Amino acid sequence: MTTEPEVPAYRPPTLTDVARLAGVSVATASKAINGRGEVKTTTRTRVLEAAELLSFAPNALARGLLSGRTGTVGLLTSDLEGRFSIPILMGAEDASGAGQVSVFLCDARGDAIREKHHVQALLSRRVDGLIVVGSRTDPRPPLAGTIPVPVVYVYAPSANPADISITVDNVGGGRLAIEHLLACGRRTIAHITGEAGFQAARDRAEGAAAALAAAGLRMVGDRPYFGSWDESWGRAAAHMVVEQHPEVDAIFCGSDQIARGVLETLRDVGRDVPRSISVIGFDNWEAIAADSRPRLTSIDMNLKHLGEVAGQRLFAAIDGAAPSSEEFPGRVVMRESTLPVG
Amino acid sequence: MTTEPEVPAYRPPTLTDVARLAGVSVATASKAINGRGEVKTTTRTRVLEAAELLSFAPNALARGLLSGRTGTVGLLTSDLEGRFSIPILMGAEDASGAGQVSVFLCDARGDAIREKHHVQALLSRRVDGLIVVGSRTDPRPPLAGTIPVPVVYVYAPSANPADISITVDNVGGGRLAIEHLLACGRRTIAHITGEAGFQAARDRAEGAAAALAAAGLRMVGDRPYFGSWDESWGRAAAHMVVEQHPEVDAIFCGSDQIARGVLETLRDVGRDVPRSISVIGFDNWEAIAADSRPRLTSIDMNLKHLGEVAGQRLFAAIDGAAPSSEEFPGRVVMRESTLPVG
DNA sequence: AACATAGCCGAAAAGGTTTTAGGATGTGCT
DNA sequence: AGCACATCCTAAAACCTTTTCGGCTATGTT
Repeated sequence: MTTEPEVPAYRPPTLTDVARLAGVSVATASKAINGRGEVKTTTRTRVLEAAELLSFAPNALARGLLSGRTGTVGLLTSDLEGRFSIPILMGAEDASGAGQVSVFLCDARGDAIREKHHVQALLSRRVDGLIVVGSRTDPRPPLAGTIPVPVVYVYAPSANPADISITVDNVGGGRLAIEHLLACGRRTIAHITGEAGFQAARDRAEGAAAALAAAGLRMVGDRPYFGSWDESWGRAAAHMVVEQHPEVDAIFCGSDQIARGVLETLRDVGRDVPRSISVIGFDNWEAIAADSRPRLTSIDMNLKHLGEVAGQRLFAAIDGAAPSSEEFPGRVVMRESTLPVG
Repeated sequence: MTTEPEVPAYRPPTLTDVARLAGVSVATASKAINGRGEVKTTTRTRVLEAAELLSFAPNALARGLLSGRTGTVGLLTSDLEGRFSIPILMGAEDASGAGQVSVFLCDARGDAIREKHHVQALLSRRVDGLIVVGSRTDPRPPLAGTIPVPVVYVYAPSANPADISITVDNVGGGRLAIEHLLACGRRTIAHITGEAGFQAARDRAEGAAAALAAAGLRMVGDRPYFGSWDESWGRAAAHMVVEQHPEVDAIFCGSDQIARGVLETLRDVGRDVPRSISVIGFDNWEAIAADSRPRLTSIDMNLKHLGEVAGQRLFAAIDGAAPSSEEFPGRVVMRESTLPVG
């Protein structure tokens, strides 16, 4: 019932159009535009002018069909809203650099079926490679089925060690946090963190314990306070810590949200941060850490860099490089919650 | 110097392979698989079995080259890290529904040059349409150059009213907030918000003023407290408000972060929220609003829904529908910071 | 003047799919 | 037996670009 759109279906200019306008063959036009083969300077400029005039843009589909390389990669994330995926995703996009590469974004919502579906779609679009971004650091099952292109796993490593995985060194992150507190002159340190079911929580706690042991110290309460990742657990746990161990002079928190809760409780009970007690968080989530009172020192995991490396590794693998995994350290971002004692 | 990869370059199965295996021509195979044209049931099943066996997936490049439809859209955002883009982006991705459509993600980083570049790349990939996501609600210049495909602007409308823009009703949002406070029995209401340079701040303030006027009331201090969008401004402004106008019984905040700061100050000065004074935020940013003490009532702008609508509009426009813009209301998400007086 | 050579350019094929138009086969009817 | 016709299938063209290889022109050489 609806009539055809009256616009005469704008047809993008093709190489043929350019060639005709320049008075050459398509072969010559192609070579002129791509700077390949032997073509006289005057003809080349004539072709380029024609292309410019028509605002010609080569059809990437045709090109990809012929060359087998599409210049596209698939970015498969499991939780877009998660704040871990986004910086990684940005880094990965940046890695494609001069814009030769475009990125297909897919969110599998943590659903294996949907993931399979997306992989299918990406493969039928002939992506040159895949980046798989996890939302937590626990190893994940590798992509189902045989994937004919390179795959790089970021943040969450693949359970298959033969795959390329780019991850964060959480053990090292825990160590960094403790070493910073020690450097600030603290000796009686508690660790309040998230769910023990998370590899990240266990790794950070392990690193913290190791750093304390290396200094001849033990964790306050002898073990981490595992709970949940949010502020309310931070508030509750901090109460427990200061009541059971009033001598505590520093708290290493497994997330910035926990740290916010801890800060609030410490203010409530009248402990001065950082003079009486230091607090360090984890993740360096700007919105949470940068505007608290006092502003929160935190461990930054350089997630964007992680994404960049993932992109670079993927492109290398596409070009035939051998697969290899890598783990990256974090860094301390110091703010006012951990001023040195002095 | 590097040797060729020894793997014999896995070649994905083509329709020709399927046809050969099934003992038919490629034309028949195509029709069998796509359920088009006349093909005997037995042949169809034979073809489908062959396709299954080879795990054949049609080459979307070839298909797109021929049909002119690629089943891809470009998603152009100006700030990936911004928390506004992400829900919209999720909604837009969801709108593509059964996975017929894949999404190219590009972040222009607010840079016009980069944006142009990305648009070029997307057009050369022959996307069927574009979604442009802004990071603030101020109108933005429409995409440069002539774009041969439909474009939908989300969150930030295009400055050209002829374009399709899907936006948030900030005036209505401001009104909603005030009406909620009034419904809770409050009458002496202040408005602390972000930079006046933001359309969003001005719109919300306008809606708030209108709702107050409709109730025969005026804003505390007679005008909004414009400042910045962060906690520290919320803290500072709240101090001013309670000192200059101790009779204040509610504060409408232009962002959840401001509201967090306001809550903190109110606790410091001993004002009980919500019994003595109500606080409502804006954005309903879970991480900020859902775990404060008391938990924060906020205006949710349904950004994900916005993205979904944008996607639907784009697909409609691709199918030839007439362009039309739309503005969406928010909703109150009630928590404990605005319990009714009683 | 005849020929070799270098420099440019064009014809054609390839890549995988869909669609159109026509061909082959078999069935039903006279 | 001959014809019309329906049914199913195939050949070929089209989409657009890149690359290879052969051919043409002009220049320089003997």
